[in-house]
Amino acid sequence: MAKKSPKQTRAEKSAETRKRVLDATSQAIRVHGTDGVSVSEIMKSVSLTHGTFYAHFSSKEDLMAAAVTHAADTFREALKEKAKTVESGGRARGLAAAYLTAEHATNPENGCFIAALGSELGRAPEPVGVSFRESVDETIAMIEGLLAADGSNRRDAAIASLATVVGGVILARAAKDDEARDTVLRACREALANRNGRIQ
Amino acid sequence: MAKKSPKQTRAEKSAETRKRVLDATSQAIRVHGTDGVSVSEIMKSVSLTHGTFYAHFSSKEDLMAAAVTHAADTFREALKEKAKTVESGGRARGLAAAYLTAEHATNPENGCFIAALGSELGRAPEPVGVSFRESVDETIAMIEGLLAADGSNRRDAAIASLATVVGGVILARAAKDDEARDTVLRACREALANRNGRIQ
DNA sequence: ACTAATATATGATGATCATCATATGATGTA
DNA sequence: TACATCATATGATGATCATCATATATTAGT
Repeated sequence: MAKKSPKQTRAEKSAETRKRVLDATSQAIRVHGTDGVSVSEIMKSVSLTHGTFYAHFSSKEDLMAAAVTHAADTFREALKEKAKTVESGGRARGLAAAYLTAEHATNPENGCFIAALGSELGRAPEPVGVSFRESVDETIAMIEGLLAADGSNRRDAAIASLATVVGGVILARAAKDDEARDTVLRACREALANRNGRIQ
Repeated sequence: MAKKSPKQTRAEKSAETRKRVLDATSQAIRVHGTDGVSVSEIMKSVSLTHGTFYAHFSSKEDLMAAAVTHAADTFREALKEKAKTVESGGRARGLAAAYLTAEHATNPENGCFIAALGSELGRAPEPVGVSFRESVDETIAMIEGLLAADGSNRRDAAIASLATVVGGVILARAAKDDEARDTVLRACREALANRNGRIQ
């Protein structure tokens, strides 16, 4: 029988450390890319030394695979919540309104993992690539749930909508100034509204 | 007066070497990313040694900036040609038909620089970032030219179309198998056809 | 209190890599 | 022919980094 600890048991502390590393990594890679952060930087950001890393993960790849899934899970939840609460016409507009914002374009660290990492994860080594593909699939399924239930090609609509918002944020981040960025975001929002006005 | 050389003048040879390095790099980075290729790998691929590199470029960043522009220029030309010749309804469908193909999704080396590098170039250091932003802008302008001239929001339509095709290829590359990949491509093609049926 | 387990720290190792200094050899030019 | 230029080659340097071996100290269970 485990003695009741006033603070934290060892397993709890370890799990919390792992989670702190995962949180930090999932944010850092959305800002700097998976190749843009080193193990020691990550560990330093959670106030631990580099060697400790291997008590929690078997390799950097192992961490990256877990961090991609973690980033995807947290983003999906956040987006689902935001899309529901956004007051704006239909459900598909809710997605566009929640996703295609200047705040999202300028703050990748809590934003969409596909917009932040999509092009590089497409060629990631296996454990990371698997996490990415599965997470994309779950994201499509989540968006499918957001859209109106109109039968046959709801999944197609979810795919095309996701493509547009992902590409939209990537283009917004490539804009020359704030005005150009807002033009990109608005153009994509309106295109989605028009298209979904048709499909749904 | 320059003596007439039977083969190549020195300047010509140098320019050709520079172009070979640029060609190789612009393909390699679309497959492996800008961080995924080393200077010596690139030089080896054109049968030169690593030290020679600095006779042609001042730094790796300098090369990457030039290679991004080079990739963008060649891709834009290729896409424009293909979009014109594709036999399929309107001009916007031509773009979708030319861009959203399995061949493009599976062969990044000659494909779109935004789909291949968009997420990482959004955070690239200055010389590379500038090349990227300018190239994206020129790509939007090129697509604008492809679309029907219907006045006010042609640029908006170009932006949204580009967003959809870029996101579409990124999602296609994240598909679990060939069938899923083709579903993604078709869904995006159809969404574009519907939308542009409206807008144009 | 004693021992085993383990979270964390320190330091080392080997690899990769960008960059540069220097050498060589071919080519235009005087 | 002799010299200067420059494309290319060779080798070195210093930095970064992932990984691992080893050490310490804290905690759980006896």
